[in-house]
Amino acid sequence: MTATAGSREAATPAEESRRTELILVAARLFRLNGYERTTVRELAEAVGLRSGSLFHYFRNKEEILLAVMANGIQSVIDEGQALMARHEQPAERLEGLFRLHMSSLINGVGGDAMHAMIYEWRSLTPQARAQIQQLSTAYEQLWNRTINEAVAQGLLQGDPAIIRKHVLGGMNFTVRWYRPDGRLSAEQVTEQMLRAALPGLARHPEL
Amino acid sequence: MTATAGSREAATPAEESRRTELILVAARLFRLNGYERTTVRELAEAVGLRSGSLFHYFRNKEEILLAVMANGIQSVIDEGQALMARHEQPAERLEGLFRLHMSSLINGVGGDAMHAMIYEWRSLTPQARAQIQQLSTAYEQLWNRTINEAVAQGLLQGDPAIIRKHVLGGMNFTVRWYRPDGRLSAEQVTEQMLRAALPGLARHPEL
DNA sequence: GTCTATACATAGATAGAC
DNA sequence: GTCTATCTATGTATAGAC
Repeated sequence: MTATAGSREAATPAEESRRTELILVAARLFRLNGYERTTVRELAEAVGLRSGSLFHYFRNKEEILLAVMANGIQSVIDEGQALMARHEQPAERLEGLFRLHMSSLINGVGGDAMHAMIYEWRSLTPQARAQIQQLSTAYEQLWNRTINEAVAQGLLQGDPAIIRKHVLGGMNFTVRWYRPDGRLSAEQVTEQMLRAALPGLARHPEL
Repeated sequence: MTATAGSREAATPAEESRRTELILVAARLFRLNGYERTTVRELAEAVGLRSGSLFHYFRNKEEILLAVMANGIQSVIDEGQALMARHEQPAERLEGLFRLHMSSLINGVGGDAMHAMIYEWRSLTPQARAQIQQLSTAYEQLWNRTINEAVAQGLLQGDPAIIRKHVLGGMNFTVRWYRPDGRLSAEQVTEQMLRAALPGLARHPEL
């Protein structure tokens, strides 16, 4: 599913691709300068348009943020569901979800969207916030099921909800410090994060 | 040390207290609505002043944010250093730092400031950002020393820097979901977070 | 120290031509 | 679909009286 939040009726392929480009560029700018400080003029210029033309694609600025977020979270949900279908063992699911989440944070495009999810939710109106909340909840369900299974199996100990929050929170924080040219490669960071977050788990990089 | 970022020359006690009140109220508003969306008019009204009067206490809006952040982080540094002086064992230091950080996040006043630290750093000019970075680094040093000791003792395994980032990131995320009237009390949340973050550690609530 | 009044800049969004 | 031109609102910050 290509999440085009607030999906609209028929659109030409060219129009759709322009819209997609806008969403990706917006995500990058929001990450760089923050949503509130990014002006529609900057965004327009970044894609070679004048500010007025943006409003042919989006009703208002908030709708851009909403699209950025919905797009990003939806693609993680899709991949997460596929992974859950592929694997049945809690240990495999847990490690797989972990690696998926990390790669979506570290990868440029997905990372920009996740960054918006993490940092810009307060700029949404209550209605839009509820929409995103719904998607977030769908994603968290994957984690809930998996962590509950893992706790039931004795693979993890403690309150499942707190474990989920701590593990996801620890990962989400990577958007603040991870740099592709840092001391550790993306793979090394993922391995070490996995080790720090879920010490009891065997590790299978192929997941 | 009472961190009054960009400390100025002599100020009457009354003036100092007004300034402190402004910092605390600002922190609360920033948390509620975000820094960029909080107007100086709102802040002024919240303390019973007109917007123009704010600029008697702060040169500009950013200086308020800077004061909120510096104030918050400095008080955690102070407490952290005292704790490091009180305890010598890595296990005790680790658990103590953890509990201190959690309580500073969960406690209303400190939590507001930490929230700003986590969410509003992009609104600082590079100069101000460097100032806050310096304080953050001082705080992280406490964690670095402690985690290095713990790894050396075999209490923790893995890359110390990643462990630190994961543990702190997991805790910082609590500002997003913790509610005083939630399912778990502050104490229970802290215990469960400790368990999730540092499973190998014995727990001593008195620390 | 606080107020009133206001300058000044910049933002988001719209209208209508092409 | 994109542009130009512009409206309108709102923000930060200042000046000067009290």
